[in-house]
Amino acid sequence: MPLPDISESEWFVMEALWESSPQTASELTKTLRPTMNWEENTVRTLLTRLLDKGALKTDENASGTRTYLPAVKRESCVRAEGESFMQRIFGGAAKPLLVHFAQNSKLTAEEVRELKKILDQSLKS
Amino acid sequence: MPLPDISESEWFVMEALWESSPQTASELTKTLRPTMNWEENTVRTLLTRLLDKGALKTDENASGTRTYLPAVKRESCVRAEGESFMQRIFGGAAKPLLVHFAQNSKLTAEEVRELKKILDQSLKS
DNA sequence: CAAAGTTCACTACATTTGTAGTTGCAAAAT
DNA sequence: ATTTTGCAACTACAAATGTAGTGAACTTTG
Repeated sequence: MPLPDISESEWFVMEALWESSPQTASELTKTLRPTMNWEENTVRTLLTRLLDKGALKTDENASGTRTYLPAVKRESCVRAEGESFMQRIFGGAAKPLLVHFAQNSKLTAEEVRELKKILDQSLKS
Repeated sequence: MPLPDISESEWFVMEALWESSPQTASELTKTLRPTMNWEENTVRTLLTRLLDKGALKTDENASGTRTYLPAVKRESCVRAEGESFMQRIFGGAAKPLLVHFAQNSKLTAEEVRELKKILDQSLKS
């Protein structure tokens, strides 16, 4: 049961459901409309594909209408995507990745403090 | 002239050329064979696509054979991929991304020291 | 020079992705 | 009970991607 591969469009659907679920297809369409402006059928296609991939589960609500909810945890998917990105671009090495994003970001003093704290905790023991 | 979109397979070709260029198609095939085990035609197809996308340039070597080299800098492509990844997964925010990778990596004391130094330099001024 | 190998330009073809449209029903509203 | 609506299932279809194969032209080699 490796984590399913979630495409870019599909990811938006997942985010909406991780944010709030269960939702019906038409609810989701409304949820996503401001950002994506998709037709309901488009949303339904993505839902079906995500079901097939095992990224979602479904259920019937009281009125007999189908309702969707995540079958995989966001954190797991983020970790998987992160791994794959790190692999692809940085040959799998965390340090160069961290260096890259540290160098390419402008952070507040507060954020720097926080990150340093986290770094201390990530010391290989 | 936005940076071309480079697919996963194509990225391997780019890496090989960023690493050492120019190279001919058959040289590249040999270079990549240990990792990818691609037929030469596969490599050629990828080269053509990368040419079309403007990610590569070509030249003829002495013997009239074509030679390939990057038309875009690795650092730029890495930045673009990074941006897009950060956008997709972390809504464009650098801090959560850095937190994520910091938490999911085991780093040596030396690496932590280095990263802290870089963080200090990335202070928004 | 004729055969054989090398390079290139095209073509091929299945999958995945983005983005819907169409049809058949069942439920709700008139 | 008809009409209208909503939902679900299926179909569509182009672009991108992964992974080659074929055929023609050129070059090298015996």
